[in-house]
Amino acid sequence: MKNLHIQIDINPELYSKNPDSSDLGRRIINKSIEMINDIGFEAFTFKKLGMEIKSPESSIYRYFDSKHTLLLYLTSWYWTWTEYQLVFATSNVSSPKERLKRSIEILTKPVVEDNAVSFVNEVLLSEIIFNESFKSYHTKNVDEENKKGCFKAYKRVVKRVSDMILEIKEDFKYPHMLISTVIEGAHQQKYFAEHLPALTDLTESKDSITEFYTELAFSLLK
Amino acid sequence: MKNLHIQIDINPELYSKNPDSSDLGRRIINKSIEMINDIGFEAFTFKKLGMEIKSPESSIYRYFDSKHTLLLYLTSWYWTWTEYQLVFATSNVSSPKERLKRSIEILTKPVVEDNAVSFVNEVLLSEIIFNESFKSYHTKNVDEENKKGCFKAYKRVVKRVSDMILEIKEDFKYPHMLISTVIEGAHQQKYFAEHLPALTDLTESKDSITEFYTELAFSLLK
DNA sequence: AAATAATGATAGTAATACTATTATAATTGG
DNA sequence: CCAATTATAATAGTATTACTATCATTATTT
Repeated sequence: MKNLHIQIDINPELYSKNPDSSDLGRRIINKSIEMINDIGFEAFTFKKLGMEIKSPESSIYRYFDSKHTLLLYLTSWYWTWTEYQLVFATSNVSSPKERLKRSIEILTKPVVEDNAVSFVNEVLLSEIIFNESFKSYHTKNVDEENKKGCFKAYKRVVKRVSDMILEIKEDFKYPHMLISTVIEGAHQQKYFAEHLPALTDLTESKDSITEFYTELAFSLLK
Repeated sequence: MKNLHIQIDINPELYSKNPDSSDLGRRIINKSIEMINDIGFEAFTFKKLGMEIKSPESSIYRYFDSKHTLLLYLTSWYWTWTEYQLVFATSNVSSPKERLKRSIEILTKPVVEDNAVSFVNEVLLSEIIFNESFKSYHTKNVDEENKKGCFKAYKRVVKRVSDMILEIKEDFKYPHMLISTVIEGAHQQKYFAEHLPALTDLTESKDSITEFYTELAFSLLK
């Protein structure tokens, strides 16, 4: 499964020119993931990226309107990829509870292994998602971008896992709320553990985040 | 209780000159709350604020180093004020469960009534907290600001409610995690309800957010 | 009335997030 | 293989932002 080459298709609204269609485009994605991870999304600029990949910023603008669109592209890529992970992790698992358990694990743990097939480093990308993805939908233009379908991949993930919840408890009123709480909560708790430990309950291992949200979900569904 | 005049003291690290010490300072706070609410924190600038209150931006900079520090001030004000609300709402309530229930209600519902005593409009400020407060701690300088005590008020609130949780279930491993999940989750779900409804379970009333997080907390503590 | 402090008026700066233009290099289609 | 097309490079320029600096004026206090 790890080395299966899957094709990640991204909504064309999210780029001006498909970065997957050229060497420059792939270098843009590859290097931007590294840089955003290193210096954070705010400090990241197309000018700096251009210097790293030795291309002028104007060339990068041909692929993406703005660095915000690039972030939308990256998050969309991540959620599409995560959807595949969910499918693989839950196929042939007959118990709905076990499927939910495995899904929550995927959603609450940062990725640790890069499959090294595509031009995307999934380990670093997952760090970006944990740290910065809320910036992709927390803007003035959310509504407009939402209409254009920029968040479809994330919504599909939430829908898919919500459906598992409904299999376990068909009259549960808040499946989407539960699962988006789990996803966003896990991201936030990891950040708190690193920067504001008083807001969380830190133990040596980060697995406690997965443990907590698993427990949380299952006790609500009892 | 509503018209009790309480003194909100803010960590002096959060301002260069205490805005509560002058008319200009109070107008800065008052108008900035209105403006951030109207146009959002990103679009808000000291220049625009200066135009509204008819003072040059340089005068505003004498109170706050940056608009980020102003946001820190506002969030700190809010959490200090919320701490009072928690104290009032839970004093003389003997049942720990009832105290937790009332606290969760305060933390998950936007404020609807302004006490009209201070120069701060608590209704609008609570909207800002729901929508923008995560921007106060999601920056490069968190660690530094955290050391200076910029987030103390928020931490005190989380601690206070965590203690209630431990009264209910003293061996519960994740009280801070639970309560920060509830607070941040409630903020996020309100945003989702307004902008990305597929990520939540919208009913007519926003009370379902409080209902959900109350249920979530109590089922975990069973 | 003098000293001190607060505010106003105005100017300036470096960085950011782009846009525009023209030149050169690479690719492709007949 | 050559011409047309397309992609990229090189360079310049713009409006806005988030400040900093300076000096004049107005309040306040002593």
